[in-house]
Amino acid sequence: MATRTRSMRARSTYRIDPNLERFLATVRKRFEFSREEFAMLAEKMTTAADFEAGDVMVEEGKRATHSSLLLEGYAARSKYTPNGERQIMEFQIPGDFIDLHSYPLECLDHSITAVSDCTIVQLDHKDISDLIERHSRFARIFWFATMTDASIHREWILNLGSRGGVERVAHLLCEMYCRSEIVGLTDNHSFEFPVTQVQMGEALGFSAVHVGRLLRELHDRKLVTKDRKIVHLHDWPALQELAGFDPEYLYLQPRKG
Amino acid sequence: MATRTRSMRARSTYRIDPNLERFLATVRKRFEFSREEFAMLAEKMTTAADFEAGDVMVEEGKRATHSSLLLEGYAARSKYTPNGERQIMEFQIPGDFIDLHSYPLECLDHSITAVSDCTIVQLDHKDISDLIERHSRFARIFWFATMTDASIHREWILNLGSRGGVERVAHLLCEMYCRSEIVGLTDNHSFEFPVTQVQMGEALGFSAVHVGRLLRELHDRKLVTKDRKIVHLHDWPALQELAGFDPEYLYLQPRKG
DNA sequence: CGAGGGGTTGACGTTGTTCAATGAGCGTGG
DNA sequence: CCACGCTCATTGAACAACGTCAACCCCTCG
Repeated sequence: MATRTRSMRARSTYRIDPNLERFLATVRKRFEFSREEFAMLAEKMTTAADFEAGDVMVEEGKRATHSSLLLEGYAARSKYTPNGERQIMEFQIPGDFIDLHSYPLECLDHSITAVSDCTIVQLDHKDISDLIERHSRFARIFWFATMTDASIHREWILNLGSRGGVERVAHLLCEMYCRSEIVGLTDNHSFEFPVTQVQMGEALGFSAVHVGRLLRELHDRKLVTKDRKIVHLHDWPALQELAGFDPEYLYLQPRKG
Repeated sequence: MATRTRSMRARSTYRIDPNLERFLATVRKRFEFSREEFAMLAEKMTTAADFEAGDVMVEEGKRATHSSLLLEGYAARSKYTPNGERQIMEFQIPGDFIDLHSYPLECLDHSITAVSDCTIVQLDHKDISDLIERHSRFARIFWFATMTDASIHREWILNLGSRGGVERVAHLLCEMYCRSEIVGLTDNHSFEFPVTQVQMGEALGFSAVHVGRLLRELHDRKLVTKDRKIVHLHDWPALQELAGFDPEYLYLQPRKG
């Protein structure tokens, strides 16, 4: 995959309501979200942009002036080691705020690249400040959203540090299945997962070859089939059990506040 | 080490000013912090508590009503895998807000345990709300503090996923040295690191035996000596180079806002 | 003086890597 | 339409990295 350097085709006044509403499901799982709040937010999110697979969407070290909500496609949060290998630290799916933490941090410590073709809508940092000022509950919601990413990071540390090969792959698939389900992107225990074995290796700390063997083992155990970009989970409870997957860390219970 | 279950000896009206001021160095590295702001914060942080090595200071899954600033001692953020092994995800040193993210999250996905004897001061969540309401800059500062933890998590993912044995150990030592320096806990490239090889293994994804061998290799290369609880870095530039350590992810540059 | 935690060592088994070769799928251009 | 090049996946064999087990030591604390 060519490392194309960020060719962003921004287009304004995109009619976001249908998509945006659909993909705010993640927020809705956690907070009550009124019509008014939704309207306040939607009003600010009108600038969309498209990226092709391989594009760098947000570049490490650059000062950010806006944050982005992913509407379509798969993205990856990643960082490079001095000798050039890439470590992926999170996969992002539609409905995820991919770089909301650039609001408090100003400058990101990592990049975000498009895994498949992607569409985003932008939210200016000054609009975030504005929303928070007008309605302080937004601060809580945004802060919370960035903290669930941190929680996912912790689970990945556990995954990389403590789980064996098969369990590790299984856990990644469990997480992505669970997150996809929230935004309505699953169909009878199948979901789109347009991630190559090389990229899975970069996420799991394995060589691509070994990822292939581990996927084959999951297939032989009649738990998972990955055909091109589609993953099917044949035995969800058994897979969860094998992976030691507990969705608690995704914070999907509704809360007040 | 016995897994003692949280025996907290709280004591009120602790005279924190000398310690608190000293250990707000971490915040000061990033934000200008006025006398008034300091006073507002200090006024709320008067309840201290002591823990012994091995105590669980904050327990996974419990609803939290306050957050804690570590004044003395070493602590660890950790989580357990279903089959009982522990994964450590961050070490905490004096000056760290160990569980500030329990404010937005309400309920933590992991535990915090005392590695050595510890002293903390508490800050009630309602006082946090109060501080933010009276002076909105506190929201930014607190949010920022939780985001630097997330950045550290990302670096650990990279460490676990992409670095080999020696480099991995080296990187951990670089991080802890760097963070210790900010709060004035280093002395000529030495610093206290009261972490056993078992615990280092739990943090780095290695067996304790292997950690021993890796430390020996760093010693043989004349880079590091770890004598009991004291680590001495003999060649800081070479160690940094070996580890591929770039302190950027600690966000130590001052910023406005 | 004994118990127990922490560290060290060596032999051996397991897990994952590397390299190189092979094949399937897909878009492109003739 | 086929031929070509490309990316992605698969396989086998040799090799390196790390884990496990068991024995041993040192130090500290009671």
